[in-house]
Amino acid sequence: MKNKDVADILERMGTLLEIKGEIVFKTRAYYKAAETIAGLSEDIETIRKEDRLMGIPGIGKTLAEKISQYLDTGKMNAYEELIREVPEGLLDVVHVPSIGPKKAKLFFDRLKVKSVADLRKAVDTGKLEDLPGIKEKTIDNIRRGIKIVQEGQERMHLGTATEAAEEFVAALEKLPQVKDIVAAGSLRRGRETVRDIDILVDSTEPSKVMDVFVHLPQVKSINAHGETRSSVLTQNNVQVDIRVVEPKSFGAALLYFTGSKDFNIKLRQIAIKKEMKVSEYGIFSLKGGREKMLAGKTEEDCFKALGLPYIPPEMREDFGEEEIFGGGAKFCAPALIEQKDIQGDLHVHSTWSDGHNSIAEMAQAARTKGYQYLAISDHSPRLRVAGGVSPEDLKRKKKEIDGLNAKLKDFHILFGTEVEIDSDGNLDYNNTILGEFDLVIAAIHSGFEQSSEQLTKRLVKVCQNKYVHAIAHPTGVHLGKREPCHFDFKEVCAAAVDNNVCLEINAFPVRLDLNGANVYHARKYGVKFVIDTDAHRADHMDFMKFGVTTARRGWLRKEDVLNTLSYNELMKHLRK
DNA sequence: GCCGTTTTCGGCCCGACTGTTTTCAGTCG
Repeated sequence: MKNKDVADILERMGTLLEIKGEIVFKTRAYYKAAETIAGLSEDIETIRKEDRLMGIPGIGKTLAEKISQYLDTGKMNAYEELIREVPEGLLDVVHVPSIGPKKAKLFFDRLKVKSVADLRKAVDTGKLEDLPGIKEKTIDNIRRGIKIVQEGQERMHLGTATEAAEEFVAALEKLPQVKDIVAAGSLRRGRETVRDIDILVDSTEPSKVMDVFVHLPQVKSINAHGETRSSVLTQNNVQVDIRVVEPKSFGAALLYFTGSKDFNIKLRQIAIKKEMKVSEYGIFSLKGGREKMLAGKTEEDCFKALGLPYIPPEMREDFGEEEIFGGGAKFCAPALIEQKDIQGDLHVHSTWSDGHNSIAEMAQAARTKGYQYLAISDHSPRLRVAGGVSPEDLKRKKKEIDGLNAKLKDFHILFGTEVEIDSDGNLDYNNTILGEFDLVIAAIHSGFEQSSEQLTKRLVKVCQNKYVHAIAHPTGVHLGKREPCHFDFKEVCAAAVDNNVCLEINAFPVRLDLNGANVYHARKYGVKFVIDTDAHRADHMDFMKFGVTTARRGWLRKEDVLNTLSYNELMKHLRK
């Protein structure tokens, strides 16, 4: 898969063209193409082979030729030419907060600044002071920006972001001036990782809210402090933006502040066609040259005014755009799965392998969540570091579960396993043992570096194993640490469907594997899913909400997910 | 550079905040 490489080079070209001073619409075309390609589920090389590049929205003749050249030769002449004019190091310079293409160009033209290091030197030696339009405050901002870049402002896991946002919300919602408050942005859409936190407040006294916000104890520095909009950096270097609007605009602002950016642009384009305008203040009619507010109080009103059904935040992503806005027929939003639909967790660990809590403790925690069942799916022996359960110990573990089940009236513990898949696609327990389990979840923990062909073969073989019910965290991604491994996603999905094997949505925040985009595509191939927390402690079972959010991002309904079944239905399915 | 439910030319989303300016350009989301 070269999709990411192609997307990267187009994105870089967009930025370089911007620095060069190209018209904004041209640079935008490059960005748009980059984003579309990054979001494709299909291999761009396949598309190129079948001569379908120009079928991709936003790719015309020129870009198709450039992409083809890159795929064929590994180089793109246009890019090589561009970096002779505009040094590649300026790509880092424009990523310094408060510096955009114009300042980057100014510094390059006048001071030969070609990198962040050059920029820093220019700041330290006072060279910036002689430039037009640059004064003390700008230089201060640049100095701070360089520091932020160098400390590395990385994306947070959804879990970390949720926690940080909840702190701010809790601190502000107590104010009498705050009528309503919501953490919006990519956090509300449930993205797997989040760069900054956007908080929206409904209030008629914005300045008071702003004042309190910028002076909260977790705030380290203030980026901006305006009448209705402010931005701060926390002690942990998390950027938090806040926006205050009046009640009549709260829905429109929520829509705007939740994004995605692309989704908002789409809405605005639809509005233009209908002689309407969308802004964070509302939906307006422009008919007859007069501006008239049509909606704004709630998101529902806004969608309605635009002639659209309500689109839940998790669905406001580019990978579903075509379906929502593309079709001729009116789009009908699916009834997405909700957390209350989940009847149990099928992948948790106990002290029998590397979990912190006993089976009884895990079961108790699951019961208080209102679940009907819990599968204790400990590791198999091959995963040494996790203390995989030996065949001898399995007998004792089974006995313990049977004993607990005999005492439990309204709850069921399933005898499960997370069994290792070896490098050839064989499982770590023999068939006799596998047949004993209520539930078999197969997982890869090593050999991620295999070729796509090998990995595909391996996973297809696992699907064909008649004892396997599900594949855990299929891509092996560790957010911010390990890239997802590459295999033929379509082929593995097809094997899963053919053999009635579920793919897991692992709700553990560093995994969220499959992710929303994977789920969206897998569902189209007909895949069924399990949503599990992979809990290694009782409180990890709270992560289920992130798994459900991810499922919603993939447009899943209740019936797409196995662990929404009642205990009896589930057992009937497992004994297939 | 892309694209077409008025278009093969002339459009391409909208607004706040900052810093430097006496009216606005640049940056950001």
